[in-house]
Amino acid sequence: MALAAAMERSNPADRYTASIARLIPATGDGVPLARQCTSCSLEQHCFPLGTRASDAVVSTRKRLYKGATLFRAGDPFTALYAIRSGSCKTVLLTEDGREQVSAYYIRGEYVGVDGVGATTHNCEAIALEDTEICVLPFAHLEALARDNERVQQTIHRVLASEIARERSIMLMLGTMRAEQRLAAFLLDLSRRYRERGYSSTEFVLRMTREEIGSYLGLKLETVSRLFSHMHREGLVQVQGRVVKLLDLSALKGLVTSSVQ
Amino acid sequence: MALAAAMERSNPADRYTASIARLIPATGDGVPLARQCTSCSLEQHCFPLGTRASDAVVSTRKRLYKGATLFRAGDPFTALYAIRSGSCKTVLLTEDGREQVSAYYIRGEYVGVDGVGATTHNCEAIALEDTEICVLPFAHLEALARDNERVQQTIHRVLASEIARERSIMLMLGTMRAEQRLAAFLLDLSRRYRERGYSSTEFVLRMTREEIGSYLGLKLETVSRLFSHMHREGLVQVQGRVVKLLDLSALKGLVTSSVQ
DNA sequence: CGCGCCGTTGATATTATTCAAGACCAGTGG
DNA sequence: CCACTGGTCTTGAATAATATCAACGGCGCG
Repeated sequence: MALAAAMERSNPADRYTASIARLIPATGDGVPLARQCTSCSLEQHCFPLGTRASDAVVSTRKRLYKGATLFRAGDPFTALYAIRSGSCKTVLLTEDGREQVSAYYIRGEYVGVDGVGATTHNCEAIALEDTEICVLPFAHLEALARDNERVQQTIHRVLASEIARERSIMLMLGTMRAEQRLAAFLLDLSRRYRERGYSSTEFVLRMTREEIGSYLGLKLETVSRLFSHMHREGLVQVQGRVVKLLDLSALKGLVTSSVQ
Repeated sequence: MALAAAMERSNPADRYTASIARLIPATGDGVPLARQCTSCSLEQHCFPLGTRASDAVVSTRKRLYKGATLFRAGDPFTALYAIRSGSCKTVLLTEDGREQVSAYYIRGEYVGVDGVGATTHNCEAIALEDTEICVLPFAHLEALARDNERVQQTIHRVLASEIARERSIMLMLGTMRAEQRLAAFLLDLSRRYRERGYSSTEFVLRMTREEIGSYLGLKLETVSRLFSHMHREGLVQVQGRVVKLLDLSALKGLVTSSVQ
């Protein structure tokens, strides 16, 4: 059965278990990074490749085990991080102890954009599973951008997409009810997986109910109840973290229904 | 009495009355803009001034009557707009008719940052009172930025502050309760007025209860009740749109109280 | 004066949270 | 192998927070 298959595809060893945070060597060590970049399937999402070695945007790669911290609030901002595989969350922390999951990034997306224009990061980024990352030193990107209009525009595009992303979260938190938020969350994931060549209707959530709740401004019990309710309604099939979207148009309808 | 005085300072003619949207000539017409910039008191908030005429970042000025639209969603993005006087709101609109006030900008702040990296704006900006605006064509800024690192960094700073602003709204919407949100809103305004040399404890709101509610993810009745409640508690003095903050530390305590 | 918009307040309904109990699952150690 | 543990998830009942519906007062404006 499809769900069971998806369950097996997800690494059972990393479910519910936070590994010890540490760095492990990236694959491809020894191969010049510039050459790795030219063969990277993310090319169209990434920065334009120059012709000289000094044009390389990626300085190095990192591998993070599940639960590892990529950076913390207050860490100096030095680079953007492109996710090659895996996923990360970012968490906002306030002085008074409030905290909120502010983003969930998957392959082909940039983590660390919050530090641009500042000297330090103001959130922390944590790997939700074993994750491979390209490091793009920002001072170097800025230098390239002064020479190369396309690089400059890519920086602006990355910043702008972060603004747009946060804007849509604002809109969600400000105008949607609980069930609409969860539907919107699932549809957003669906779209992003589709854009990156994964299944858009069947995927494994890498976050706990509590993390999803934090992202959506809800309590974990509410998230759980909503999943159950959507399941009963036949909109989705949910088995722990394995989700199958059964009725995309009904989900879209839920989001669009202007009950509020 | 102080409240009555503040009431008088606000132009009674523009209270509750939307004027017809149209452009009126900016003051200082005929004076070279570069010279106007050198005498602008916002200098430290704005882009660095170059020495040549071609370095000027401001191409022109605009005056908007209350209710006038600066740009609409879908309008081509061509420029950033710095507010010289007055205030604007931006409104997000979705296909399905949901809408939300997403920002409230005052003197010295930049409107239109949402368009950076895109070809069109995705929100609409509306003057909340008669407002004077400096137009900074973005293509020109980008060109200057390639020559001048300080300009480049100013662009990044402006983008980053927009990201930070949206982030704090996300945090507010995701983790605070109604009363905390309103307190946070008032304290945010207080800080921004103080930074710009206005009174930090006494000001006139330029938004209706409904607009404030939209911004805070609340209904207008809730906002009204909260104002009344805070008034009874002695935290603020509220008379229509004239607000006096009586107990800043109690307001801060409200925001910080981790009831949730 | 009457109209339209804005704001306040009360009663009621709806929605989401809180508190609490228990199930499930994987890893651990006897 | 099994019992135990800790983290995660689900569900129910009670409660709190917020929205909705409705009425009314105030004010500026034509």
